[in-house]
Amino acid sequence: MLKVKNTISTFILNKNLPFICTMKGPNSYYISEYRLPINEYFIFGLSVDCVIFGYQEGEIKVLLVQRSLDPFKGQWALIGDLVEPEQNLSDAANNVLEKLTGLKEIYMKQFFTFGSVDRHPLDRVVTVGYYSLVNSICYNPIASSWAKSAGWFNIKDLPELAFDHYDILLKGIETLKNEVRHKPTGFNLLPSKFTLLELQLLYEALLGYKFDKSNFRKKILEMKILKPLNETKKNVSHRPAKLFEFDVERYKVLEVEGFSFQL
Amino acid sequence: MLKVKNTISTFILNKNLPFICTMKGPNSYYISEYRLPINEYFIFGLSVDCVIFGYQEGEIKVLLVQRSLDPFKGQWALIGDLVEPEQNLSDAANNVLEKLTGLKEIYMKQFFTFGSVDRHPLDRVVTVGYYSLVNSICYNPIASSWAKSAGWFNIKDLPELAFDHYDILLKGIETLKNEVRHKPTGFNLLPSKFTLLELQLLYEALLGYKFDKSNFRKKILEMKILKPLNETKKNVSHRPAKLFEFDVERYKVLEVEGFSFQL
DNA sequence: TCAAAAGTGTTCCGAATACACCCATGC
DNA sequence: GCATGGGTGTATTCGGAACACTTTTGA
Repeated sequence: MLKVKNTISTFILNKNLPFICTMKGPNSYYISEYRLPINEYFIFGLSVDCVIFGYQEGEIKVLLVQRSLDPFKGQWALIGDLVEPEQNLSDAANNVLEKLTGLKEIYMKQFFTFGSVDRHPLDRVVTVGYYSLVNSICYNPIASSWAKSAGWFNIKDLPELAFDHYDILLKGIETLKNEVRHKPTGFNLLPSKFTLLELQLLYEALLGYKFDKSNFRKKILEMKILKPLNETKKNVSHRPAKLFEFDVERYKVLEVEGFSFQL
Repeated sequence: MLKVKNTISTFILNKNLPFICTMKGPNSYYISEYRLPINEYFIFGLSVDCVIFGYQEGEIKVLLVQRSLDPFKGQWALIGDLVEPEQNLSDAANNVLEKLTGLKEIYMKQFFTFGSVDRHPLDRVVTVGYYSLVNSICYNPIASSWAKSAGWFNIKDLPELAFDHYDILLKGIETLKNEVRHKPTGFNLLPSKFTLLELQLLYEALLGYKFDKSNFRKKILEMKILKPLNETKKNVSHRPAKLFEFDVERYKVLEVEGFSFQL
C-alpha cells in the first residue's frame, strides 16, 4: 500500500481498492480515508490571470499574449498561469508578470475570482484576476515560452479573447476606474517624474471625461501629495513644465490623519 | 490500466507506474499524460466563506457558527463550504447561506479570495469570500450539521475566530463600508419598509459617523430613489414617521442616466 | 513675432453645513 | 403639558465649474 500526501488529501493506492482519499463528506470537510468510487473524485485547477495596464500616447492599454497552445491556440489572451502548490496567489501573479515583462515590485491588485463551471472548455479551472499598473515606456516584452507574441492593445479596441478573458478584462477595467478615483494608484501608470498636464491627461483617459486645467491643478496641488522637483521638461517648443513626483510618505501620513483622495 | 477523468486531470493507474496525469508542465497548461513522481502531484481545496451581515438595535452584526469538527473544533468561525465540482462559486455561496438561514435570493457580493499557503492547518485550501446583507429580524438560524450553534455578533465585539476568518471578516467589513457609500445596497439590511431615521441610523452605524438629520433627509429624498408609502409607524409614543420603500426600478433608470449614489 | 503649452486669478453657482424651529403623538 | 422623535426652513460657507488672462519657451 502506497500513501501519498498532497496538499488537500491523502491518497492510498492499493491493488484491490482503486482509490481511497480524504474528501468532503456529508457531515464534514474532512473525513479520513473515506472510500469513494474512483470517478467521484474531483479536483480543481487554480490559476491567476493578469490584466496588465499601461499608458501610452494618451491611451490606456492592456498587454495581451497570443496563445501558442490549445485550447484557443493562436488567439489573444490575458497572461496567466496555474498556481503552484506552495505558492501564494499574489506570488503567482507577480511571477507571471515578471516572467513576461521582467518587471518586479509592480503595483498589483486582486480584483475578482472567476469560477464558472464552464469557463474552461477542458476542465474546471477557477482563476483569480489581478491587475497591475506598469509604466510601459520602460518595458520590453520578453518572448515567453507560453506565448508566440505579446502586444499592447488600446482598451477601446480589443481583439477577440480566449476563454472568458474578455469578461475578466472588463471587470478589471471597471474595478480600476473605480479604484483610481478614490486612491492615488493611477500614478503608477506614469513615469516617476511627470508634469501636471501629463497627470491630467492620464486621468482623463482613465475616467473618460475632461478636467478644467486650472481646477485640476488647484485640486491636486492642494492635496499636498505631489513633491515639486527642481526640474523641467527639456526640448519642448513651448514653456517647459515643472516635474513632480508622487510623495508616498506624505500620502501615508495624510491617510492616517483621515485624508481621502478623490478625483 | 485504469483511466479516470476528473475535472482537471486525467489519471492513469497502473501497477508499474504509480501515477500518470495531465498537469502543468514547463511549456503548457496541459501536457497529456505527463509522467511525474507520485509525490509531486498536488491539488487544491476550494471553498467559499460567507460573511453574513445583519443590523439590529443600531449595530452592525455578523452571523458566526461554532465549529463542531476539527480543526478549530468549538471555535467561532464564518460559515463556509467546499465548492462542488459542478457548482458555480456564487451558487456555492448562496447554498451556504440558505442552508444556515433558510433565506434565498439575498444580496451577495464576492469581495476577495484568500489563498495563503498556510491559511489552513491541514491542507491547501483557497477560499472565496462573499458577504451578504440580510434583514436579520425575519431570520431564524437553522441548526446545521456543520455547526453546534450560530449567533449574531456585533462587529465591534468579536470572539476569536478559526483559521484566518478574522482577516476575511475585516476585509469584508472594509469592502462593505466602501460599497455602501457609492451604491444603495445598504438598504438590504433594513426591512423593506423603513423610516428615514432608521435609514440614517443604519448609515451612521455602517460608516461610523453622524449625519445631520435635516441634511440627510434632504439629500436622500432629492435622489428620488425612495418611494413614499401611505403608511406610518404604529404605536410609537411620538409623532409617527412615514414609511418608505427603496424604488429599485427608479434607481435602475437613474443609474443608466448617469446618476451615482453617494453618501 | 507667433504658436503652444505652462501657469494664475476671479467670478459665479450649487451643494453641504450648521442650526433653529415647529409638528404630532402617547403618557 | 411634556418628552420624544418627526419633519421643515434658512443663513452661511465652501468647493467646484467656467473662463479669462499672463508667462515662458522654441522656432
